[in-house]
Amino acid sequence: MSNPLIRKLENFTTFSEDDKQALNKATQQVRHCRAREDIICEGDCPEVVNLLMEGYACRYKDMQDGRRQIIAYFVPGDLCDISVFILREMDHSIATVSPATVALIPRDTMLDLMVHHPRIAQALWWSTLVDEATLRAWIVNVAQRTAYERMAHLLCELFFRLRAVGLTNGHSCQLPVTQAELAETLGLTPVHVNRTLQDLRRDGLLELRGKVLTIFDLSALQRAAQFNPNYLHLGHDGEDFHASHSERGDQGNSMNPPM
Amino acid sequence: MSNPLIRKLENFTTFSEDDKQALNKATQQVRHCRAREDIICEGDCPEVVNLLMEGYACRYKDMQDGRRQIIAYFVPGDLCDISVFILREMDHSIATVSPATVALIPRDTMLDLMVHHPRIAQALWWSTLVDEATLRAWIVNVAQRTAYERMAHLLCELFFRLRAVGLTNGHSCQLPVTQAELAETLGLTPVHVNRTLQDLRRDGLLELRGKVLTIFDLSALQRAAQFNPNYLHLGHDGEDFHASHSERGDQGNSMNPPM
DNA sequence: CGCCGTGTTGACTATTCTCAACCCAGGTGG
DNA sequence: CCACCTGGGTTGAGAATAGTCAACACGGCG
Repeated sequence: MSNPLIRKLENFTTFSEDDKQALNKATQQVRHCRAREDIICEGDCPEVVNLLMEGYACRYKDMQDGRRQIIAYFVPGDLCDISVFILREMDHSIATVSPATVALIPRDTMLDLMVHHPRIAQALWWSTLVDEATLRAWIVNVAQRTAYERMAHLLCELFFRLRAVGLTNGHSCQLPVTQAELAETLGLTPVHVNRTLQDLRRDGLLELRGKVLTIFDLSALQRAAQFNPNYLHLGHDGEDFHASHSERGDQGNSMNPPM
Repeated sequence: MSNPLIRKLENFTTFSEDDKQALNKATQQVRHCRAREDIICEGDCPEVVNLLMEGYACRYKDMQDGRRQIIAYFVPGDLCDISVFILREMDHSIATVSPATVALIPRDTMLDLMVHHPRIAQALWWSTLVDEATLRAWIVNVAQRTAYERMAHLLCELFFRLRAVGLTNGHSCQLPVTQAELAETLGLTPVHVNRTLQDLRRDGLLELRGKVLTIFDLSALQRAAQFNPNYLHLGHDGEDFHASHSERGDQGNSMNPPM
């Protein structure tokens, strides 16, 4: 089984064998979580970085009245909280969605990786910036689109991201998410999520049942969602980057971490 | 007139005179823009970092059908696009809202700052992470709250941010934003924005006219908005951080930039 | 067997949108 | 100096998307 972090970051750049070994070594220590277990809570200031190896997790914010908004999904290969390097206190929480395996990367290991492996450091920056771009796409999604388009967009995104780490199977992928969770993600009610999924199914675009998502016609779904995958920056930007800026010469130790 | 960037970052940490001089020097070269002028467009890959010195700007995404979603506001002291260090191509655009003064910081100057002034580098990381936290808060806002609460939340946030750079005047601040722009920000129609502002005014919470926002009762407004300012991380996290982690000893050259 | 979590359906409600008209202030040109 | 034009703000009436509440179906599991 290949390391999903490496797999993910290779969508941006190409690693040396040495880089890969370092990443593999850093992700040895793992922890197994049940479904719906909190990994970090609002207010915490954890000392390790959590990397999702298997399963699904999410970032969420609780509101006073008990409602919850899911702000991001994590799929294998995603780092949950690089921000702990700087911000004193978490302003949101992170929890598993399905049973999951999480690698715990100690802060110092992380620092080491970034100092001695500039290409890794650069790739981690890339992944942070992609996360930010994804947040922007989500704002557009909930603010501008109808329930039908929103759902289509979310499922497109998840499918693309899973595919980027090799976790799709033809037109299908695992998606162990309840309709209630989709509702908390899209700012809809569970009832309306249910009806929206029925509409998508009726239109022959997709099916979501038994924790499996099947997309019958991806390009039709993209069209329905107005989905433009550019914000995922899956185009191996890193390679081009090296090519066009390789004269700069200061890559050696310049991608160092925040502290 | 003090440098708004310094003023902003001092909400996180304390600079030496040397740090401040470097920042002042880096922000010498400025450019004046009219209202509603694009600074960077989707697809560009600019070679300078834009820092807003005076006026208001925003980040936005265009949709196929001509709708536009505003994703962030920039107030004086905000850096528009540190991400240009890594991502090949902008996946959104940036434009002024009012007439504005923008400092152009060349990439190399930025690198220099980060390499030779670790406290600045750390503060820039902080500002990036706060931007990300703000995106999360916006997702919650558009996904979960009513028009009334949404508007209250946005205006609370802007007031807090302006206050943090000394741009409020008692209960008031400049806010040269049209109702149509507020609509594009909150995912509402201009008509509904108009009615919502009337409701807020009728309830004695605030007034927005002639490009001036006046908040009559800030804590009532916060309550109405369920506004929790923790995501702005204005609590001088940097100081605490130094205190609690000062033994680490690797701060000297560890906050280096992405390339 | 019965319970609980999840998904499904129906009927009714409400927040928000759409469209269209109108007002007002400021700037421009005749 | 006035007429006009334009951008922004305001109002009304009707439509639509999404929410609420309540009931029921289904399957897994203790």
